[in-house]
Amino acid sequence: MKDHPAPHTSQARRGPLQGGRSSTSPPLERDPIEEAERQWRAHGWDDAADGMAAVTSLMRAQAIVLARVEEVLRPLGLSFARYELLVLLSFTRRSALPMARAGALLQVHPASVTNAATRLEAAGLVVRRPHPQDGRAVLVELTEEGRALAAKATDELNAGVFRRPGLSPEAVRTLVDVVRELRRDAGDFT
Amino acid sequence: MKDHPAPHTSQARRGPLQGGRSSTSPPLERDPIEEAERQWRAHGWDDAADGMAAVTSLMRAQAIVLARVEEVLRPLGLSFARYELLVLLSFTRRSALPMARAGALLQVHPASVTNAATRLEAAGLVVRRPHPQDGRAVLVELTEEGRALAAKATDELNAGVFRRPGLSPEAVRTLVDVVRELRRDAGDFT
DNA sequence: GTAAGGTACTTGGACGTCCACGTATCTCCG
DNA sequence: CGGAGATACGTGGACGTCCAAGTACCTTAC
Repeated sequence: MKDHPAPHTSQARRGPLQGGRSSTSPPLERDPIEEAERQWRAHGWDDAADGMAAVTSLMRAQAIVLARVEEVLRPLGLSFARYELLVLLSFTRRSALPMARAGALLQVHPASVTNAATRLEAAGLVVRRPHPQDGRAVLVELTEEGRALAAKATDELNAGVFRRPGLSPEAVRTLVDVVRELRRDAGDFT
Repeated sequence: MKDHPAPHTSQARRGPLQGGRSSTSPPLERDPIEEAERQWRAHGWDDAADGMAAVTSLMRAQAIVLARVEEVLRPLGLSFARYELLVLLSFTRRSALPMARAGALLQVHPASVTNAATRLEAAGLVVRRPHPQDGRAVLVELTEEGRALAAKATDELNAGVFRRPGLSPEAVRTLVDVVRELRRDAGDFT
């Protein structure tokens, strides 16, 4: 579980938004990614500099937002991975899905679903049930506690992160659109 | 180490780019993130839907590009984390940095630097040396093999990923700019 | 000059992600 | 209708990330 130090809840933020710095190190004088880009160009790799910056930016951006999300979820005893599974189930008619289906929708490895389901089950938030038709499959099913916690977690995430993602609304839309292109291109969906 | 299945080298790609799908699951009919957004709006959380989509998009985008990068690095016996440390050192005058400094520049936890340095050292790519002035500090220093491998890895990453990040040049610039805003806001740099 | 506090690093542990295997079950074809 | 191949899960292992705690060393203040 990724994490970060700032011991404030999602409510108490200074300025517009800040939570998400790795470790306790103070801000750098210069943007390290811009610095890397400079190096790339200095070495004559101009045509790869932007791509390098994009890849590195994505890595860091993910770390930042994940830290913010986990900060909100930690008090609830959830991680983002487990929250995602919980919410996915809550959006389902029968509040249940075969493991494989969940993995496909969450776009993670089957083993990651097993991991999340095991921990959620230990917490009493889901139950595993044999699939009535397919003897190979296992259904993960939301419990009442699971549904309640998913709702609570969503409320807090909406309030603490999703409503103020640290970017202008236009930037947010742009980001989503650009990444959608990338995801489609990667074969995530048709 | 994140990973993915497609057993092609960075050279052999079909179409513009594809490598990066998690697991072996076929593409979904519908974009799962768009689907989640729909759900958010259906539940009345319209003001949080975009933020949710942005966060989820970043998670997935990171997984996709990381998988592509690691695919290229795996044959070299490197992970992206270790590669980053290697390259950082190669950009340094003395080819060496205190661990803490490296952690600050890479924006990761000190323990992550220890981890990477240990593995790189075991591979003979770096050496650890006591800091001449500061008895607490440890210098990570690039070896000749480390420098050579960093160069080779960079060549392959440039060719296999950075020059064709799977996005239009404009989209790449946009992405980097948007994320820079996010990073600055998060306190990564001043 | 010495004690208190801060900094640097390592270690151990919790999680998440993936892969590789092994097992059970389903499907489909000869 | 029976065997081959595909599919669904679980387990064990490798890595990366973080936190928390412990040790050593530097710095600052009294």
